[in-house]
Amino acid sequence: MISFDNFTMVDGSPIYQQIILHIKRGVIAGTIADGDELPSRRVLSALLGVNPNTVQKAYKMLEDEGLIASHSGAKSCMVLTADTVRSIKLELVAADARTAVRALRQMGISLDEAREILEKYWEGEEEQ
Amino acid sequence: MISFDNFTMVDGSPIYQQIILHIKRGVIAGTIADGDELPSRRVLSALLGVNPNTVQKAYKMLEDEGLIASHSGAKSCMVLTADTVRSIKLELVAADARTAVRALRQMGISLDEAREILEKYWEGEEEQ
DNA sequence: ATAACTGTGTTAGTGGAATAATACAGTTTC
DNA sequence: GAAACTGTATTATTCCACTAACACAGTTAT
Repeated sequence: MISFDNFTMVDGSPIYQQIILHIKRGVIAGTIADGDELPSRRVLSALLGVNPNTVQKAYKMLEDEGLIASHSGAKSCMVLTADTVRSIKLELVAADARTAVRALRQMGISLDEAREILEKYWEGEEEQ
Repeated sequence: MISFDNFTMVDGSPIYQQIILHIKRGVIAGTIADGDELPSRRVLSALLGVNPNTVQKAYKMLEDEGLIASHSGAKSCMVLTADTVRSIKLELVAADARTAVRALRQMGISLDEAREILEKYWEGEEEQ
């Protein structure tokens, strides 16, 4: 069963997107694998304290991407191939890196400074 | 006069916030300095193709932060001290770095990988 | 078979963002 | 001083993302 223990909600971005991101990042990290069962819509919504439809929306979008298989009545589960994982990783890393690099460059920060910042905050986020 | 030439609108976040970010990043980069005049609400809204009220909202929030001085009838201009710039820089860099680092760590990426990614995308965003 | 689960679909409410149309007052420029 | 700019304020409206509440149908376990 996929875990949502270290899931921390942030305001500013939609909850359903945070759920999607949490799952995709788990896939990339290898903590979520092919065939793994997902918590049901109702169970997860109760766990996160949100409406079942919010979870449904996240699961539906993942299903539309082909990452989840849902059969009415039975639990949903992950559908992952090596190729899928690879492309998800590329997609997410690219998005995050591009956003951060663009911001830093717009602030006139040099590559050397950026390296220092990276290392500084890498340690700062140690407690995960 | 503050330039908005390399301003590129993104959907996903409110326009008024993008305007605020553009200005703050310019301040950090040093391309926007104390006393610099801002384009009027009407001019900028025409330039960006948005409603004057959207620009007004951005300017108003910057004024509430004390970064802009507005006198009825005259053009608004930047109000910046060394301390202000320093604190803005800390605030923005911290936010961006924290977000990126947290994402990379959740994907199980190592610090070495992160360094490579940084350098790769640093070159990729060269054209600014 | 029945209870308790599962997924799915429909409908409705809420809030924020963006747009729009004005109006008024101060300043700059000539 | 007159014209053309500037900032400020008000009000209403539209639109959509997000969330919520509920009903319905299939599956599983006992």
